[in-house]
Amino acid sequence: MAKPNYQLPSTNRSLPIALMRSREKVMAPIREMLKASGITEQQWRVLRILSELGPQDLTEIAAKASLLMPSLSRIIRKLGEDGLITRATDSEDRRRQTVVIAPAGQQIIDDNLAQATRIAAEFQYRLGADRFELLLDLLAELEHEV
Amino acid sequence: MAKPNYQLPSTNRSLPIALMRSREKVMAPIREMLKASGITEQQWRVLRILSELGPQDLTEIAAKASLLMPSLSRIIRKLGEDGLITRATDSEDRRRQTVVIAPAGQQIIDDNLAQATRIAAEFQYRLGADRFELLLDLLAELEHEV
DNA sequence: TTTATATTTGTAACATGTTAACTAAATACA
DNA sequence: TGTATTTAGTTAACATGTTACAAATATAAA
Repeated sequence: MAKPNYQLPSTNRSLPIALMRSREKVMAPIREMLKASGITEQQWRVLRILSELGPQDLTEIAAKASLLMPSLSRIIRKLGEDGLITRATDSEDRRRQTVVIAPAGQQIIDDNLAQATRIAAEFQYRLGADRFELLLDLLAELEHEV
Repeated sequence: MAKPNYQLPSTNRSLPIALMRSREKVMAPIREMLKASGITEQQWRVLRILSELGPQDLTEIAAKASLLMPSLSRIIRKLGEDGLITRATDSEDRRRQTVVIAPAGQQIIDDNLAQATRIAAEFQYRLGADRFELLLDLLAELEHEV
């Protein structure tokens, strides 16, 4: 499986660290933008999913936002307290809670969508569309199960 | 700068989320391995840097490990309490603390280096050496300042 | 030298990441 | 039917991420 004489990459050429650094670079301007709305990057991600894909339960949101259930549980509670979402117990499966974005939450999405689009476009532009797609493909390959 | 008619990518083709997912996939086996040694992924990263690059101060470590100072400050305190590192105030600049890996810390590095190497090699093998290098290059490009 | 500024590190407060344990409800199945 | 298992979500505990601020020291400017 591993190649002979392979060495552990030095910390300055390490994939995990490169992934962290890149994510930080990409998200920093988004976080900066969201300050004005008083929400965090993760709360923004949850609101966007609800806005884009409609009402859904916590398990679905967690999968789409790549959040673990304990984190999401706290985030949903906070978003509810702040009036940005509402939730109701599913009538057929009473374990399940369906979450719906509230007008105040949709307003935050609307207020930030244009600038978020510009920020995302900036990174795509930086790499070029082809290399940007290539990057997403390479990242997706990392996720394949062995 | 941005292209006309560009739309904010849907949440399932989003670069930040792809970066998070990949990082999780890459680090999960490392975290699993480190359980036996009782340290976290970030503590491992700090120890590796100290082992590989020698004694240095907190600011240097933070830059190399991509950790913010408040996080690193807590991590260094914990590593000190656990006897994995020692630190001493710099004699010339008494603000500065030089951190040195302790024998118990070096032992953890030694115990895990072979398996960490195998895990890192597995991901390189999965993409192939060329595509792996390409991925690192693309990630590095994201970090360039505008 | 005295003051002002910059640098290094630390602390506080809140949010999220992570693992484990737990509750409640639904489902499988003997 | 009754029991075991699975699923959805929560809570707890600890570690880290993030921002803001404070303290100590060093350096530059007046």
